[in-house]
Amino acid sequence: MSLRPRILVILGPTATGKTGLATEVARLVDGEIISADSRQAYRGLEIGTAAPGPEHRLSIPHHGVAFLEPGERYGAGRFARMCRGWVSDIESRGRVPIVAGGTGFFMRALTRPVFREPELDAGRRSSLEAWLASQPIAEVRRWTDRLDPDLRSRLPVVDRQRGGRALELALLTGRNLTWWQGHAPPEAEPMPARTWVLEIDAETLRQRIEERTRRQLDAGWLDEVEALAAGGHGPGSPAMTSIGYREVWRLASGEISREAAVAAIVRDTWRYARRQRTWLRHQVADDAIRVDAPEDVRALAETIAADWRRLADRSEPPRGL
RNA sequence: GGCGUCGUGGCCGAGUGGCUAGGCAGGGGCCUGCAAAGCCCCCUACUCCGGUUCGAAUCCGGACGACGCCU
Repeated sequence: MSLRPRILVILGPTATGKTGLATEVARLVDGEIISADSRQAYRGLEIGTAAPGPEHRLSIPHHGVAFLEPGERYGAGRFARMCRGWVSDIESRGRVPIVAGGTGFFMRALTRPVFREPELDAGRRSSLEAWLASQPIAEVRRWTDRLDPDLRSRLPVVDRQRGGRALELALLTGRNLTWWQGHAPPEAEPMPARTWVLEIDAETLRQRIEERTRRQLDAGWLDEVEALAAGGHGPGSPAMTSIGYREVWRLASGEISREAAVAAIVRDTWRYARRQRTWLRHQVADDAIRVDAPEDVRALAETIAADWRRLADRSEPPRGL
């Protein structure tokens, strides 16, 4: 890594202990924590998303947790912009920004920023979305092939979500996605980072997921779902697409048993963790340091903190080279 | 001991002579503003042994196993 890192990054699949580790490291290096998690960002989903609780947030300042209303739009771009602000603020306090989370895509929007997106007309955008939703996937592909012929070299199988994105840009900006990605300048400088990736064997992870699921239910997940419903966020709401919420909803309404709910939630969480592992295997910078998720968080935290101090002590190379 | 039913991949489960069922579980992979999302690929089995047939998971015989009923 050529530049001195500005942020300390902790990545890993869900339920590997990122929260505890980040808190411990923050204590050691006088840091503040930024959550790179697409779901913990929402208010009212703290239990089901295993967001850092009061025991963490009271001792260490956290950013990016429980600050959005369910239903608000979040995304990699918005995360990255907000995150840059938090990083600057933390630095201005003379503290260390620690970015921890499981949403690898968000993290990458920070270390490898996306292009600066033009204003998209909200009205045209939503009517296009509605049209897309009504079309069979073959039709979506026909249009992406026509409007963005090079897309398929990067996306062998165009799915509805990405096809929609490609068409949105092509139709609303007059330039297709391939053009934007190739020619539009990134919206910010890459954020130099020292990245740690937690790894864990399947058996242990499975076990942790199941234990955590039961703990979440004991901690009042049912109440959380009922509160969401009372606030107008029923099973159809975007917030409820987070893992487990549908099952807890059905558990609350007596449709399924507690054990059935646990089994389904564990399965879905496991699938998610697998996707995360695949992502982390291939999409993370080569200079990331991969370590086993330890039972003893403290020792690893010491290692990470020592490494950070070593990097921070090096004289900063001249900027702009 | 006799009679009957059945024996399909890790599990569930269709298939009654030729043409990869399917689902679940498991594994691998993709990824530039929905990422806890969206999507792709892999896992080709018929209990065993004979026989019939150009060809058998599918028909016939036997063995073994499971279940049920009877003695």
